[in-house]
Amino acid sequence: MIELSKAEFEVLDALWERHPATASQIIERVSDSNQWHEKTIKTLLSRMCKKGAVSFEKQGRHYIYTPTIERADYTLKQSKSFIARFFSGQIAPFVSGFAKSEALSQEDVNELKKVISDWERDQK
Amino acid sequence: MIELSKAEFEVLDALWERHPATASQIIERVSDSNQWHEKTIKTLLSRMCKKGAVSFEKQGRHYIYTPTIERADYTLKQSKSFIARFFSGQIAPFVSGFAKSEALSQEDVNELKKVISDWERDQK
DNA sequence: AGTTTAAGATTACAGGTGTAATCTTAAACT
DNA sequence: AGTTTAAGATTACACCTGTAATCTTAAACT
Repeated sequence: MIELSKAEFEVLDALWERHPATASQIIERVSDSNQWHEKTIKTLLSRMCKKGAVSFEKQGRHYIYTPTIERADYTLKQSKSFIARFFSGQIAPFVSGFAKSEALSQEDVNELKKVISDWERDQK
Repeated sequence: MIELSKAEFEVLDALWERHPATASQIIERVSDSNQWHEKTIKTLLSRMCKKGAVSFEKQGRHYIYTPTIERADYTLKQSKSFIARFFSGQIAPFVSGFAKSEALSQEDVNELKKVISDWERDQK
């Protein structure tokens, strides 16, 4: 499985937003949330190319970058491995921790109920 | 916030299991799940002492180690930061990802329902 | 055609991490 | 009391990460 560092993930997040994209477009988007030097973002982009998370195509003097993995796939894998590491693979204790610490809002609960009822519908 | 590496966390997990504990007790417990060299586990223990996640008291020629942080506190903080990074702080999309990928069992769902109804009871 | 510019490539460098090996020294044993 | 042992301290070392600076070179401009 491709593993991304935190900083790499944030750059890829900007690319997932709309792609393909040039380095400067990515840099501009990343700059909304981070004050990273342009060079830093380029470094992260090339590291992700080497890792195979991003591909590029030459177009004149720039590259056009595209993600090779999907955000939902990546976050699902991270989620599963997180739950495995910290909660022995069980999701309920994870949610329960939030609930006990008052980190759940009524809206969260409503959405969770919807997720559950959708799941139940799909089981039939 | 104290940050632990994956390997450090696994060692601390063995200590959380029962504490205080000597290095050899910890090493024995860790060895149930990992084939790490004894020296490796000692290194991880001292790094955690330096980080302040573990304290020790001398007793004759060994140390008796104790966690200074609680597992539930640590995992809750990690959970919050995980959800912030990958799901914009929203827990429902996280659970939804599991549901869509058939990673939820009927038992998970039953437990989630219980977490939710307990939460609702506590709101009153 | 020569010069400037800017993209990407290469290099840098300290701190964290995995994974130990070696060193010191007090405790245990003879 | 001297020797062995084993616990913890110190050192090692490569790879990853954050965070860029410098180098190369093709494209753009004059």
